[in-house]
Amino acid sequence: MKERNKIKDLLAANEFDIDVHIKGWVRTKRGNKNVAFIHVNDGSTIHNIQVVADPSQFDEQLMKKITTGACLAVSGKLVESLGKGQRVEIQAREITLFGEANPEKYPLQKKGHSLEFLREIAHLRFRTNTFGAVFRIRHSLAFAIHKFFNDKGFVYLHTPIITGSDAEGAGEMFRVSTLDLNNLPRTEEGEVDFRQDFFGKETKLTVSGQLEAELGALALGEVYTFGPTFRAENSNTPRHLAEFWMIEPEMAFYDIHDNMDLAEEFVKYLVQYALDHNADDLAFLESRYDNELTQRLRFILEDEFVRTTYTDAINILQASGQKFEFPVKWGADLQAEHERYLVEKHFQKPVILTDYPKDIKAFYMKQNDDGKTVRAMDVLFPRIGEIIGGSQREENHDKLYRRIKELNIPEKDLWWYLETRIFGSAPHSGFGLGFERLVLFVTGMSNIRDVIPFPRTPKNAEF
RNA sequence: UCCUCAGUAGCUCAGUCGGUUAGAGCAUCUGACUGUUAAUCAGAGGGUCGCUGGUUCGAGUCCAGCCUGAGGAGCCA
Repeated sequence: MKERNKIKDLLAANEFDIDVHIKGWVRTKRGNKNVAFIHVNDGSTIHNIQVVADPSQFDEQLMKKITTGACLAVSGKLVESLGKGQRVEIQAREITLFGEANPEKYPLQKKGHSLEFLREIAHLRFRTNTFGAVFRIRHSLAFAIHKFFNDKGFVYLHTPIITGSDAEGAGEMFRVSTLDLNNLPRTEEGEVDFRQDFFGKETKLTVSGQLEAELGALALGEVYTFGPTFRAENSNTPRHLAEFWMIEPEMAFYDIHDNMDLAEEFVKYLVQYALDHNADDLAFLESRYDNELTQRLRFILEDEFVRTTYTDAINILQASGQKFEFPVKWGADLQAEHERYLVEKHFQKPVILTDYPKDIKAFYMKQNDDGKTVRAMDVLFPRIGEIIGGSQREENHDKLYRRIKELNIPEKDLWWYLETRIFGSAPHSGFGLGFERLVLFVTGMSNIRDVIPFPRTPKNAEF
């Protein structure tokens, strides 16, 4: 195969009059009978390279088929541009058409499209500037997550996607079964007989890998998961997906303060990584969708996050004189409007709230001595609210067991979890970060369906 | 799941009080133009007005149900 030059490299080149060979998709073609300008994108960068062709040197039918969306290869000479608007261009010597794109049917135009329309053609929306930028940034962040943890000696642990535990407690679950829905086996009591199902028991798609990650941390020291999770909630919002990716680090010997330190360092690292590696894409998104984007990203980096307790936050909100739609009351969870007031108005910095009432948090969080609160921590960001939720975990078997009983959680599903508190238990902590929420924040996009390639939402599993 | 709004050409939208042949911009096609930058200029084609039913002499327009989408809320990451 002839060596292919990436457009990203050619646009940065300082050497001219060299032979180059590109392959990519046509974004626009302009010109007249004397000269044609073809802008080509190969996905390596948001920028296109301009190919200049003399129509008299090429087959008329070929030139006619070079339309927006067509895929082609161009060999030619890289030169300094004769026109204004770009630094370099390619004088075409040879053009090979790989795939034409019937302009009467190809849905993407040179002009802008609504994000809603592009969602309906998710198989083609990668070919737009917006989605090219979003998915390059998504990749960068995914890579940076692995780099961050790897550099710190964390072990990447793959937790199961199919789970037999119904106790993760994070939401409605999707059922996994090979039973014939039209002819379900029944027990003598008339219940569905899951003993005849594939796994011999009822199974679901995971809503979190945390409990399994804890098992790993209590041997490997520091682990993290990064994988798909599923929620069968009927949530119809720009912030929820039925299938999304989550990062869940879990660390032995970390208390809640170590946990907060890690969380803060982690998100700052990721934001900095995107600023360092995706400047062009961020600049495009800023100009197109969100003119405060880089300002908001720097807002994350500039200051230490404010750390305060839930109880203090309630006092601040009550003393604020601000009118809220929902009342501020100790014991109730904070609403989006409350979180935004704290971050955007009161502190004007990212905020980490700790020590929430135990009744609004999960069973596994470490109980404080006051009997009312747990060692939870939520990291609150501007615009999107809670981006990270975590806690120190309850390592005392008896306290944990009592809480499980209080909440009527089926103990038989958690025997393995409880055993780690009997054999060599250790203080440990962890947190969860919804990957798409992070991508949403970093790209400045406003709908979570636009930061995952193929969104799964209620009533939508196309593609 | 609840509340609000929307659905008219490939896309983005206008369509007045229910009344003649449903419009515009962009896109597409044809032509013009010797370097264009979301090129420009001239012309042409393009419609099951989301679906089903109802009211009416007459429905894109009014009513009901449903479907789909968006925003907000709840649930949460």
